[in-house]
Amino acid sequence: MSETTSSSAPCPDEQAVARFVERFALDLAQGGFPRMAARVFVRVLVSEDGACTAAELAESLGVSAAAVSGAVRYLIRVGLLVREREPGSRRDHYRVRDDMWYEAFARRDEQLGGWEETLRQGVAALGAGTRAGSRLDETRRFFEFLRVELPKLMDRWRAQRDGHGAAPEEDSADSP
Amino acid sequence: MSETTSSSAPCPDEQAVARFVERFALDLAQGGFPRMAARVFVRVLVSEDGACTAAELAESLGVSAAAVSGAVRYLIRVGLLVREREPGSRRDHYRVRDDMWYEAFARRDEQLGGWEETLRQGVAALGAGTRAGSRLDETRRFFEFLRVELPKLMDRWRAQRDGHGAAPEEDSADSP
DNA sequence: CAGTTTTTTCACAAATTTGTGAATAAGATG
DNA sequence: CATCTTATTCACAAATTTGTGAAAAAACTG
Repeated sequence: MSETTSSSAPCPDEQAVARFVERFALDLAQGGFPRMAARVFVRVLVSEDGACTAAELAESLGVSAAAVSGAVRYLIRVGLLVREREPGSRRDHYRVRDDMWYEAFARRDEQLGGWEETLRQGVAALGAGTRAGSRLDETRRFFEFLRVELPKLMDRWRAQRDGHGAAPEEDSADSP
Repeated sequence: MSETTSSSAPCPDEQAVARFVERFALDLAQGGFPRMAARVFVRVLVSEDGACTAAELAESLGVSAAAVSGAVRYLIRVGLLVREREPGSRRDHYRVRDDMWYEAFARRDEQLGGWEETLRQGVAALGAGTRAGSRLDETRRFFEFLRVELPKLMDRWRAQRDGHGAAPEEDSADSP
């Protein structure tokens, strides 16, 4: 490695970046993300401005405009990207939200609420007195717990990120 | 032998249970679960003992033994079921773990650790000084936060579940 | 160690998902 | 309003996933 010395300049090794994009996208896909959406998302994430046009995404990923369109629709729906249209330009820009992970977890909560409802019906079908019924109800309470606690956890993340370092409160996860 | 549905006896409406199994399994599949694994898991969950044989599962779900085999392998790997072999019997029993959700989240942590490592490489590729690099590093810190905090959250769940079975917090989601 | 029963493996078929190219719609500009 | 440019939709092809039947392997019994 002698010809391309881009270690200290603001010129990232594009090849290494591309490798990272594919790898992290694969990680996310593993975790239940649609594949193309994962790739598009990571591409935006590694862009210097945190925003890309559809054309840039299609070009850098080597995929069709249609694929990008579908992916950004998904990503906007789950709250990881926002669409921006600058007045002077015809191109939309897709930008990562600054509190993207907060948003992602917020959507999770909706899902949890739905699951709780399903479980309620299950408890009713089995009978609350049965062993199976009470097992199911414990599961419901677990999801309820998550639905209540995850937003709190996200608030703590926000606080740590924004205020951070200086005030190490060690009472972080206490129940009053 | 079963023509009437006695609603107050410990004889659950099998049809309603079957409906619930399919619906909750669908919910879980929505959330990234393999479909068959979801169905098998819910079937075990609604069994009175919390354990089933492969034959029972295949019969009640109307699927092949091979499908059950694959599903339980997955479920055991992610820690939601354990295999039990009773000495006298030839059949394995597949039992839901009592702290199944704890286990499920524990595995999530491994995944989070992997993602952090990937992100570290991404930061290196982009350069820590760049905007993209610092954005990526914030993402890494978020996952790190989760990896540390989720186990604590699970401990709190365990404590709440075991501890106050008698202390009723009436903040439960009770919407008539 | 033979005989059964249960579980797993494997090749293949069915079904779902995913991405593309071409056509269409939407939006801005002169 | 005509004309670009950009974004979306749609039918279809490719690829991955998922489930099955049959055969093999494993495990317990007598």
